[in-house]
Amino acid sequence: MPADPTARPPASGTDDRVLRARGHRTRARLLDAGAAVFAAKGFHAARVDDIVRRAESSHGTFYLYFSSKEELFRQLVADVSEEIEALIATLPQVSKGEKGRAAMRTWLDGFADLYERSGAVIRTWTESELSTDPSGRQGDDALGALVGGLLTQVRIPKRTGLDPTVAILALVTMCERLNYYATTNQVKASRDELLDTLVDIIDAAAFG
Amino acid sequence: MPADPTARPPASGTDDRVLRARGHRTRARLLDAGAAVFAAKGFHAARVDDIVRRAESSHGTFYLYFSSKEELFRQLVADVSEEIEALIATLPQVSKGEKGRAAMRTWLDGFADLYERSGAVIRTWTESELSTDPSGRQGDDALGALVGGLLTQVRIPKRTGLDPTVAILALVTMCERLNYYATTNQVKASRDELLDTLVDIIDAAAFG
Amino acid sequence: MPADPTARPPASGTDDRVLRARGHRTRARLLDAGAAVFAAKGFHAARVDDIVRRAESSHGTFYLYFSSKEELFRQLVADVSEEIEALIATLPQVSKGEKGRAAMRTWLDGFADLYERSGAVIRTWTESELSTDPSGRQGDDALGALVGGLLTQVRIPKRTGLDPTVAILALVTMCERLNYYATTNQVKASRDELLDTLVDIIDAAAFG
Amino acid sequence: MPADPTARPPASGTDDRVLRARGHRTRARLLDAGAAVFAAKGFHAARVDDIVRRAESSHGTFYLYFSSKEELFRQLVADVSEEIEALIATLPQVSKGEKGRAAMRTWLDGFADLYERSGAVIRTWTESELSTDPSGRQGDDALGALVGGLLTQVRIPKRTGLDPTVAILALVTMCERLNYYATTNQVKASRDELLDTLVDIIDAAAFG
DNA sequence: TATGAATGAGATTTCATTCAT
DNA sequence: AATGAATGAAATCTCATTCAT
Repeated sequence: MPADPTARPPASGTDDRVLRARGHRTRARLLDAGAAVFAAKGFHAARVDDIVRRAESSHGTFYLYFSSKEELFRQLVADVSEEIEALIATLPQVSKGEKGRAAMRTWLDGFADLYERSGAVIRTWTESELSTDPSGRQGDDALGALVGGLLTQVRIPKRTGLDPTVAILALVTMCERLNYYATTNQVKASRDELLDTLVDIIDAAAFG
Repeated sequence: MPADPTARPPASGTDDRVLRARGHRTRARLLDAGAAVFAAKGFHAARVDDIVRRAESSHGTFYLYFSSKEELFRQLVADVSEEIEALIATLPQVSKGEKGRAAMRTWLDGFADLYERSGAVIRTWTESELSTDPSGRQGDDALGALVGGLLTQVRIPKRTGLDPTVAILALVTMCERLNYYATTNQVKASRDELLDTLVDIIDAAAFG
Repeated sequence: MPADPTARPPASGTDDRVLRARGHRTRARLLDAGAAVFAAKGFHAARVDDIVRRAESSHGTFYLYFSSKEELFRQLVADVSEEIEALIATLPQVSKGEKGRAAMRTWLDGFADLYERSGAVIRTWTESELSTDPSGRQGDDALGALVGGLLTQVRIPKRTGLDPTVAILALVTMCERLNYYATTNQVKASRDELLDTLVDIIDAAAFG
Repeated sequence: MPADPTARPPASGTDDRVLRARGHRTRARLLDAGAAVFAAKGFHAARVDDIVRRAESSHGTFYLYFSSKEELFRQLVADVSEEIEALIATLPQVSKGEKGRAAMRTWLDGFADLYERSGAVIRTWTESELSTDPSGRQGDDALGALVGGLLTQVRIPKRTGLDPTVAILALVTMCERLNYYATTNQVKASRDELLDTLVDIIDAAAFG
């Protein structure tokens, strides 16, 4: 504790801002470290100790910013969710034809970018068996939003036996997984091959 | 039992088998219990205690058959892998047209059956972040085998920009995920809707 | 259980003897295996499983002959104790001079033989931190007997400040340890060097 | 605390040391408790639980400082080894005659002191059948050092059939064991009787 | 704001001994 | 007499979280 207890309250103004800036830096360092460690070892195998060591911080500090390991993870997911939502907002109206294909390809390129940046978190979150209780199922929300967005933008012609929601879900999930295998190098494919294949399948499935 | 030692060899055969039978039963009970618990709580949350309680066995017995929780899981995966391989062996030659669609649908029905039975293990195994070391990557082997099998059976016409391997992987992964969402009730769809949608997309993608 | 319960009682006479012979062989095998395993790993690290495997027997059989691991060990110790007592009985009257030296040397040679044969058990028993309660202290009894025997046979001239009991104990313990280091090859010394050194020291100490 | 980050380095030094001081105290408490428990029950019977209870600490803390029970023990042994080496360094030149006897007696008194303080560890370590692998054989090193030291300080006149190394080993081992029996009250002897006997035997053996 | 020491519930694992055949 | 499967008490160890400074 400080020798002079009066020293704390007056430390307003600039001092305060300085401290806050430091706080933000610390928090950011912890988030980055968390993302890296989760990506490398998965949620359960990741140790709080790994995270704080990588962030050059301490256990005490960790719990100053996050109430639990899961909480830090949730914040990472929330960030990515926002990104996904922003990406959904840019979904073009996709229709049959070359123009539709080009639009789709551009958008999928953006998705691949996002996956390259944040795939680690997405992957972890898919895999992490967090919270059996449904309150924590942010992942499904994002997935639902994505499917919903696509439903309005990609007008699939009615065909017998084809439920559009299911079809869209199938295609979305395919995109996610393919990016997953590409990012983790489990499949050797260039970005172009990836996009071509996806566009081709989606196009055929939706309008074929 | 018999005073005459010559009586033993013939008897020991059966006796042996009887004892072994008990062992096998116990082992099977533990495997079943493991599968159930993993399905319900995921690999990490599953406690050995849960498993032995459900199997009406004991910790000691558990470690008589499996050197660790991970080992039991690996054996479950190995069993499922065999099932998958058996299923792959039944892959029909799939070609364009109504007959091809029917064959595909029948096969996918079998896959859905398998997924209903063993999806819990498949899911857990996909998610379980086990084994950082490559020795334990049985999952990828099965996936690779499946993709390989399909490549020979589903003759996709050459089209520009479409790598058949990547395309098949995309479709396989889509099947797996869709079954996943169906089995876990994250998407409400009947078996028929599921199969129709998958057949439709695969058919369009491959021959559209 | 036997199909015909009447089969057991009539199996008297020769049969009975045959069985007993077998039993003795089994018991002996277990004792031998126990001695070997204790020698190799020490009492605590020795597993009942190691013993029965080496004896090509089984856990069940083990507890047919010995009520516990400690019990088997105690029987080994008892055997060695008997040997030691027999050896003590052969202690010659040792007096100053060449004849005394020769007698001492011969006796110590016998002791070294015994140690070579049963040192493993002696060692284990010295080291094994068995039974905190004094009832199990067979080792001290044997030691006490040895010291007592020597006191009557080796007539140490009264000297100032030299308690004969303590002196004998010191010399006995020295013999045991030196054999120990020799048997475990922690000191490289021939049997002759060993005996010469011991005789020399004892002679000097007792009559110097 | 201080807003000014330049204020930290100088402060952290002391702060650090304060924190480290707590750590050292805890570690020392655990070591002391370990020594006491090992002395009372022996290595194998000693429970980590006994140790932490006696140290008024916790399991978690224990494993913060020692990776295992064996590790704590090894550290105790290392400490005692150092003490022994320090004692060896004080070995006087011992020669025939009253002056030599006096020097020897004083030194043996120091050895008995050390044995009274740390005999529990020495005993346990002699008995503990730790580490089958040679890396952990610290005990033999210390013994070897002691024998080596004595070889240079106690000039034993050449005599037929007496290997000085073996003789010294015999005497050293005798000292250790006699202190052992004295400390554990298996032999009733005052410190004076003990020392007198040892000096007498060593003197006779070396120069008799 | 930051630290690192401390905690303890709870997890995995071992192994002498008993049981059923 | 012999077997080996089964047991479970008890041991070691982990790690997210809290505490004291």
